[in-house]
Amino acid sequence: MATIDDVAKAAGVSKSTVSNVFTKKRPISKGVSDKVLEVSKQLNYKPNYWARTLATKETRIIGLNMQAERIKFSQFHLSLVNGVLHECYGRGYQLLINTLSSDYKNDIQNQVSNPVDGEILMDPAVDDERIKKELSKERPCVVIGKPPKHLDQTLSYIDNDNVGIAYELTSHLLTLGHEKILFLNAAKHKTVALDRAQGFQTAFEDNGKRCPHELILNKTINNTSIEFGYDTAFRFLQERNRITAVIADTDKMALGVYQAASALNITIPKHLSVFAFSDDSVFESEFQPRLSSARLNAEQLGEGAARLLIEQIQENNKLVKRIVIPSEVCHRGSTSTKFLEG
Amino acid sequence: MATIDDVAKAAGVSKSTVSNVFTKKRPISKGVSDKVLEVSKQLNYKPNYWARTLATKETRIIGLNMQAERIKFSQFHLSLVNGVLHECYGRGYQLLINTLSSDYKNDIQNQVSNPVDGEILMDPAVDDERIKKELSKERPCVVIGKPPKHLDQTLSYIDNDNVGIAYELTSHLLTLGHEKILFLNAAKHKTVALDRAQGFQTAFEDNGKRCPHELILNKTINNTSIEFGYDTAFRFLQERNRITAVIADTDKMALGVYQAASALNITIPKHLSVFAFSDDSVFESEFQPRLSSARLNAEQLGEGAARLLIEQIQENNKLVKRIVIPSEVCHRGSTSTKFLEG
DNA sequence: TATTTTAATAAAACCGGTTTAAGATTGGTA
DNA sequence: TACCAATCTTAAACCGGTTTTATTAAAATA
Repeated sequence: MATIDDVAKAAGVSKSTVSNVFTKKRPISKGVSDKVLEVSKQLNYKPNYWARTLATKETRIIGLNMQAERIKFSQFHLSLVNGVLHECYGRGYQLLINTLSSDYKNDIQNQVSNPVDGEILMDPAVDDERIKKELSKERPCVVIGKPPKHLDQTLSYIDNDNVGIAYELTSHLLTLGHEKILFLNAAKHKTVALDRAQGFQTAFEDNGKRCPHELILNKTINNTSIEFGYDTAFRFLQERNRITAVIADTDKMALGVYQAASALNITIPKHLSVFAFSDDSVFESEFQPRLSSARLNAEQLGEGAARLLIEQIQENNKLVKRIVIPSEVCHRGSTSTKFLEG
Repeated sequence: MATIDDVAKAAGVSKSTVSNVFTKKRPISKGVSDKVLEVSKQLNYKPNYWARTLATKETRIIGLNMQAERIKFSQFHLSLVNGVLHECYGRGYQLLINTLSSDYKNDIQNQVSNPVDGEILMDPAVDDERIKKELSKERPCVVIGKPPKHLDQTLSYIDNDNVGIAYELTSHLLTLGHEKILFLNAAKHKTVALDRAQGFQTAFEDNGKRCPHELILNKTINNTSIEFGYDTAFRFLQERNRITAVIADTDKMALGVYQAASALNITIPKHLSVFAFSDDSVFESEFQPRLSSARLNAEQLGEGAARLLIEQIQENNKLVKRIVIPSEVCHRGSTSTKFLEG
């Protein structure tokens, strides 16, 4: 590729003149400018992205840091990406998706600063290493989900009202007569798990009932969501005084529950009601009957996060903002009133 | 952020020693190396990505260039991204998604070289500007879909057997007794449209029938897929000797067809059979009855493209490869034998 | 006409790394 | 002891832009 020096030489002007023709930071006379552009075209010259970045310290790229089970993203994550991209398009930013393993990143040879103007962090944990790292540099950062409590005042974030949703789902099930409700929650170290557990608990208390803490189970890292859903549901469905309803953290988890129910010849929703936190699901076809769920509006989460981040980058606006994305409960076929034996 | 000079000074060594500690390109004695690493940690130093890239000319980022209707990506595209990401993860690459408008990119101030080691191009057109640009730089490039004919020997690509799929769908409909089959094809300038039209035509000919060229319609740019599906189907369903089957380019288009049929009180599949080229659809819930389709396996397309590209980057392997991803026809509820009046 | 402004261009410094070529130390060998 | 090779370190050049400062020519002012 031709460099700025080649162009300068060929056009008989200095480097800085060529630079100014492209960046328009200083006026260049029409004659000279045209000449430079013509030569550039002939030599197929374009300013080198990284050289420019090194000098200006601006990449016009934002980063999205997300982790996935076995590196296959769920519909929730993909919808979210869609939202982020939509916002990027309108504002002239590109999106860098970073899914590199920490093994890779910890190798000394791969230790480098991040090549972005700012980053979106997903699925924050109670004591999140990534957030600490982000804060130690002074690069803009937006969280999707709720940051650890002590950073609530420090970081902008966008989230669903997870306490509220869990409350609503639980209340609804209680109204339908269910009491033995299994809550398959997110992993313990994720902040979202805390919020949802609280909504679950408060719903019981507000209905004058004891919250069955022993029925709140957190996903473990060793299993996939489907496995965790299957194994746990299977176990609790075999008990004598068995559960009559399940709230699952994701649709994949709910799929495991469906499979467990099927294996035990338990009919949904007649003998078991199932709710999930979910976006529209890709494997909807595998849910028979269709899954009732709280729609989390991932796309809006993504759009909002991108908007927040880019504003922060451009306006150098350190104002901390919090946004709550509404979510609707969709009653489909997997929930019904508690079945009364006999 | 601390720079390499800061670290060198603080550790009492030269720049190049610090550099070699991180890059491991030359041996540095344990004592010195430890000292440098310790100082780096204290100063929170990491090599600057852009500066390193400028010197090494390697970014370890691959690009994905895709366009979407109103910048909302379909399930097909998102699944594809999933595949690309999966492959990136294993190979230590990050993914840069570029959806910038050509307006933006054509602005002189935004004219820059691409900051990636190689690029994946989607949805090639018969006379594709992007491909020309890619080839004029000598950066590795892989196409998803079929490149223009004259570049068939020049570019690696990965594609479905679109001729074959179209043939199969059409033959199946012919077997069911349909003859007036509306083919809602991709936009005329896309190479995929040519392949599918050919499969459609050959199926008719092999069955000893004339191919109804007047029933092949290409999507126009002015409309969204849903609108195009709706408008066109609506028009053809009102004719006297009306169509009895439709093959749609995407599931969104098929959704438009469903809506047109519904508006005209035409029952699917009794009075109208519908097939689509599709991945699993997000709005499956909106299809009643469920949509029969050819599954294009977008995820595999994405994985394969990324693998191909990264191999090309790393091995500097100029060997042109062509990969065909198989696709299966999924018979669901939207197709049936032609309804005989009376 | 002499003096100041203004506009356009150029020269040089800089961004923060890597790489090349040269230099210093050490240990081993003749 | 002198010489060589091996090992480690460094100074300087380089990657390809932007930005600051300097210079020149033309226009405006006194």
